[in-house]
Amino acid sequence: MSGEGLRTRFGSAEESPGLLLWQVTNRWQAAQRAALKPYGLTHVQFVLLAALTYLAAEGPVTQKALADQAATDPMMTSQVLRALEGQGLVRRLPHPHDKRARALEVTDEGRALANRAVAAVEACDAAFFAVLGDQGDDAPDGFTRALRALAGR
Amino acid sequence: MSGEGLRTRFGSAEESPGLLLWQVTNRWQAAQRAALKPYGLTHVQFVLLAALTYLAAEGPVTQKALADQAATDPMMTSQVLRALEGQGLVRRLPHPHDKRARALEVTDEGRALANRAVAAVEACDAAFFAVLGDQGDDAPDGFTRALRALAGR
DNA sequence: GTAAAAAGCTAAGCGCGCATACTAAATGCA
DNA sequence: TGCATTTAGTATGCGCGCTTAGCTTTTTAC
Repeated sequence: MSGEGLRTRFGSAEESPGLLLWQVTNRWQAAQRAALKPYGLTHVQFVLLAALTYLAAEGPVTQKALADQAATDPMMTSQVLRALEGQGLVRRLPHPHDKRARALEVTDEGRALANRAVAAVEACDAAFFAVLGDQGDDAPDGFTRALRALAGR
Repeated sequence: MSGEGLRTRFGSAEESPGLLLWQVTNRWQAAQRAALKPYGLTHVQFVLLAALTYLAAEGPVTQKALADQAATDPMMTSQVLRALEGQGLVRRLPHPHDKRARALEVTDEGRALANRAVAAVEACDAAFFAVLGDQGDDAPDGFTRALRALAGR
């Protein structure tokens, strides 16, 4: 009788790659939340702090440049950075050449926290993706290659 | 100089499967939103309406059973179902045997809308995952198999 | 040189995902 | 029967992802 209500390509209505992608990401985000909880960071806060720590050695970083690097929404980026600033992890200085923009810096505490948190996150990721039979070498596996294609990178 | 700020396993800091997963899902959700906009449904509203349409032929469906099927949060499920009820797509009747529970039904409009929307969503999905070289046969490809493993199904 | 277009950022609001806490009904067990 | 435990559902609150709107400053076009 199940086929009567809904006409779909998928027998069990739960084999669509899109639906699976959504459910897997929800699981992954829950794991990230748990791993980051001891550090007082949310997932997006960690991503932006880590990306900024990575970029900041090159010189002044604008919020737009950071948002592009992390593929985050510029609005979100602005809001989260103000939260990080409030926690003393980040500085938002006036940009030397462009009076519209901000020049972002990581404080010493921010850099130290990013380095501690990144270890926890990578351990969390390794456990999460272990079921795929991760071989641990440098070559990206098929799953990662597929994700990169879908991400447009 | 980039390596000075952050110690990470990943060279470009953007090759982690977790980060890619997150970014891909954000893209997919944006595509879903756009595809569902003409039907006045959000992504979760569509998922629950479609899942209920699929299940409702079997008999009375409780909110918990629907949430389990769709892998959605029970709170979200409750809230979204009330919105769908307000739009006349769903009925939330008292359960015949369990006075705590609700017996969910899809209205004729709800079923018709679900069937129209599912076609749009499947077309959207097909376009989104086309870069993976979808062969279109019944056997799940490697990407879908990996997702099912990560989803715990 | 001035006007138009674009860029960087902020404010406000909606839907989602989740955590915590609560009511009421059903179930298990002695 | 009496009572503790479990279960279905709701209320509240926070952070995220996005949209719309608006401000200021910079760049471009004429």
